[in-house]
Amino acid sequence: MRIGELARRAGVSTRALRYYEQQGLLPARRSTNGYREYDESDLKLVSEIRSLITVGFTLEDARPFVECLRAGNDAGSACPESVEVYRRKLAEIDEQIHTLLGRRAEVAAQLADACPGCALRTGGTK
Amino acid sequence: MRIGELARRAGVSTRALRYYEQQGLLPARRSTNGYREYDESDLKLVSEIRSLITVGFTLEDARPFVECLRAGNDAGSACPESVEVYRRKLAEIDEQIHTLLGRRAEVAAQLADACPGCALRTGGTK
DNA sequence: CTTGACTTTGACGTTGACGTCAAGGATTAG
DNA sequence: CTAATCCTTGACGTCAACGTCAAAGTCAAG
Repeated sequence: MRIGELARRAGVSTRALRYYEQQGLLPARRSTNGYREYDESDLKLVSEIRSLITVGFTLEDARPFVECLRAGNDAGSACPESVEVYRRKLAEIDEQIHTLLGRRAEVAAQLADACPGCALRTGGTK
Repeated sequence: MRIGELARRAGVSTRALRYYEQQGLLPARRSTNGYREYDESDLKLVSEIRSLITVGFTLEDARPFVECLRAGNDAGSACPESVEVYRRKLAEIDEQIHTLLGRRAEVAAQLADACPGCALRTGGTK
């Protein structure tokens, strides 16, 4: 299939697909007229990328998963490099949550200080 | 005082101060030679901005606080517009935390699936 | 007078993941 | 045949909050 069909089936833009190729995540064969040619395995690659992006991974984070799939594995997470990214991401997320909880406490304290009683609701209190 | 001294005392770069001015957050008087001239109240403005930035506010978020100070109030949070920003930010943070908790769960599940037993090292699901 | 430290404005670079033209070639439908 | 649709490669725009560099003006000290 060509880029337009893959884009539709994967639910992304053609621009995104070309960008993935540029980043080395989605190599494409070319037909004689120069058009990119894809198959079902490419759809699987794109799906993997999108699902990872959805949970907050960057394209770089997705790279090991994609390479794992291209190496013939059934799942992108079947390789130790992918698992390592999972662990790193988990730690990252935990840190972000920690940071946000700290901020939340600070902002809530400031709000309580500036307007006692305001913190309990949003919208109606003056 | 001139921009260099204010920058040192506030712990920011001169570039940041000029940027704040450009954004209308830190108007500056000019001495005859064209140099920006600041006083203690400006230091207070910058301190307010920095402390808000530190807890994750954008410069736009900081605007009401700065205007509140410039209006003569003792604290930037003394005005209703500032309080409103506090509330909005609190809701934003709560949403972000919620999102991150969801992602954490998903990533942890994927990790557990890809490598049973791996999740225990990074804290698990407490 | 000449460093040298400080200031000015202006303008491009950074980061990620694309969006949005622009100009032109290829293919297909009618 | 033309029009419509697809494809190609550039290349600039986006968003935040500045960093970094450049060319030039200002001022106190030696």
